[in-house]
Amino acid sequence: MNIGDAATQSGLPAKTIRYYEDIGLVNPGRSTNGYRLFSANDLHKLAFVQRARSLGFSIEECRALLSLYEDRARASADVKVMARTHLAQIEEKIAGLQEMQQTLSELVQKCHGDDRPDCPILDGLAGAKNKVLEAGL
Amino acid sequence: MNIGDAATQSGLPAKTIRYYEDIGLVNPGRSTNGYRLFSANDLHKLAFVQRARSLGFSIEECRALLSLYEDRARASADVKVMARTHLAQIEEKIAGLQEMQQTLSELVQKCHGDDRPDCPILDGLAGAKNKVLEAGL
DNA sequence: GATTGACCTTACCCATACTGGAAGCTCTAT
DNA sequence: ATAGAGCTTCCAGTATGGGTAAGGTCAATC
Repeated sequence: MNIGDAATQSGLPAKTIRYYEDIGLVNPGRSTNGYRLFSANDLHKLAFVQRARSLGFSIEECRALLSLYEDRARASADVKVMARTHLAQIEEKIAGLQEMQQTLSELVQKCHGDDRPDCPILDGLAGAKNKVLEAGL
Repeated sequence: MNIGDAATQSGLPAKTIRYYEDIGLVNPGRSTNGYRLFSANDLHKLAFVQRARSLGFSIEECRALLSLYEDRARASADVKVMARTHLAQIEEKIAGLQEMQQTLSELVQKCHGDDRPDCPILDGLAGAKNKVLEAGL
């Protein structure tokens, strides 16, 4: 199968697939005309990576997950550790974003938002002694 | 004031301040020896950007906010629109991360996590018909 | 047989927002 | 005079691709 079909079936852009080959995530064969040839296994790996990426795993994490995926003798504990670690990172990100959301929505609420220039949002960013200062730490 | 002190007082690394000058966010003067000279106003702008960045505003958003900050005739409505737009982006990100968190924690929960190789997490990533498939859409 | 359009190839620059390092100049203190 | 800290510029790299160009190949049609 050529790269176009591999792209369609894996849900990844062809460009991304070429990139994944570049960095060694997949190793499709080549036909005599130089076109990449994707086997069913290549396709599985691409789809696997697509799903892992959609769950926020980094490329390097995907690489590690792929090698566990292909290791018949893996311990599921190893996978679980990776997943839990990643889950913790996601939760940290969420917490950080929620702090931003909290601070910013307070500022937005305070701003009357008309054509006058005085603006609590800008004041907050400028460093008035308020929530932003605390959130910035 | 030299860049080192500006860094300390703004909470930004010197390297980052140089970058901000490069891209035109700040314009410190220069002393005869070529060192950057930061005025109180430069410092305010740096601190402003530091806080805006800590709230997740992009550099270009910071640039726009800075120009509103320095525009005595601004309408607070313009600031509010930017803040609300950004807030919506933050909320989208949070929602996306929460979906990941949900899916991943379900997978983690299903995985016994011992030294046996069978692993629902890998199965999920490999495309077993389960939550991951739906989350991937 | 020739042409057309879709598909494939590599290679390069672009984006975000910095971060690190190298080579070299300046200042301060001893 | 010398050492060390601080400053300068420039180059390269990070992660994850997107966009575009210049060109080779394939399948179908005229």
